[in-house]
Amino acid sequence: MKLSTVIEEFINEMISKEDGEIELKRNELAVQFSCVPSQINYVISTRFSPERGYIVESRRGGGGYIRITKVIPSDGGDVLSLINLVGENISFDDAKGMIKNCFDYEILTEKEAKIILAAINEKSLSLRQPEQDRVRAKVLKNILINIM
Amino acid sequence: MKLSTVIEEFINEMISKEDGEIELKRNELAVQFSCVPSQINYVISTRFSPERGYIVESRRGGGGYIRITKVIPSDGGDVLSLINLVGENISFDDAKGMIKNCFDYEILTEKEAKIILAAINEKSLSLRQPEQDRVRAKVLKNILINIM
DNA sequence: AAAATTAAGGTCAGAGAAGGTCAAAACATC
DNA sequence: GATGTTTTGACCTTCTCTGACCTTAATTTT
Repeated sequence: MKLSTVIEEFINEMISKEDGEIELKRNELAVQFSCVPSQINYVISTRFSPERGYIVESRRGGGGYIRITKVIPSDGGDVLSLINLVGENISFDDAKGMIKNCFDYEILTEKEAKIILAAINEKSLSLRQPEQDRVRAKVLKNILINIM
Repeated sequence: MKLSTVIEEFINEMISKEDGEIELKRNELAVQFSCVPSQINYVISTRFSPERGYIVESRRGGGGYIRITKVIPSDGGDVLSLINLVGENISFDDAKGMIKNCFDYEILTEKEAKIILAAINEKSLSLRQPEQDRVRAKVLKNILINIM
């Protein structure tokens, strides 16, 4: 079996034991599996993405860590399939359509929808294309996974 | 846990016990936590900044002290003064402090705070510095303006 | 009253401790 | 052999901690 898969399964094991949320030390894990530290990043970014229902946070420096949280869908997975619709980049208009839908289906209040639209409009994401649509996709997916 | 975090929590504890305003002795604290005095400055400047809703005053010399006061965001639409605090750029940690403050004083619901944090964290705004802090400031200000 | 001493707190740069990024090389798959 | 996935390493950024040196205020000495 591939190392990445071994590490993935190890992390999965930890997550289920620890009830959905774990904290990793990147360097320790790398030593444990005799690989370079960046392999841990590879596993995390390919296997524990928002698309797959995970939130990942981290801190550098002394006392640094990587925290992985498995999100339990509160709505039967509707939001997760929404996240998977977003893709690598998304225009403001498309995103707006999605948010409007969420509002119509009462997944979001009016104020929540307003906040999200304010966060992802062209004025907020003052970046050139294709950068802007790329960041918008990340922001949107991140928001959605966090409200599941 | 890191020393800085321990000291931060100790100070937080004091602040809530003392009803929002405390006076510290820098050297005493340093002895208490067996660290150099300047570590206290480090904790204060990284954790109790104006962005996070604190005012810090101090006096040197005999009888010197450090006073930390937690600012209570004034009722209603004082979002404007928050916007001014944001400036042209803002770190995620500072922004997080601001949003937490808004939640504490019921300017934002938990879900609204979550959405905003998800929108402006490092994972969402996957850009290099100083670009990241600049875009974060724009996003945050835009959100605040839209919820006024 | 001026000078000296003592008692605070402030600043800043450097070292150390983590995690992040990116592209090239190696390996698989079709 | 072209394409996709995994592995690796060089280099980067961020966060924390420390110590040397500085500034200010109160107290004591002369």
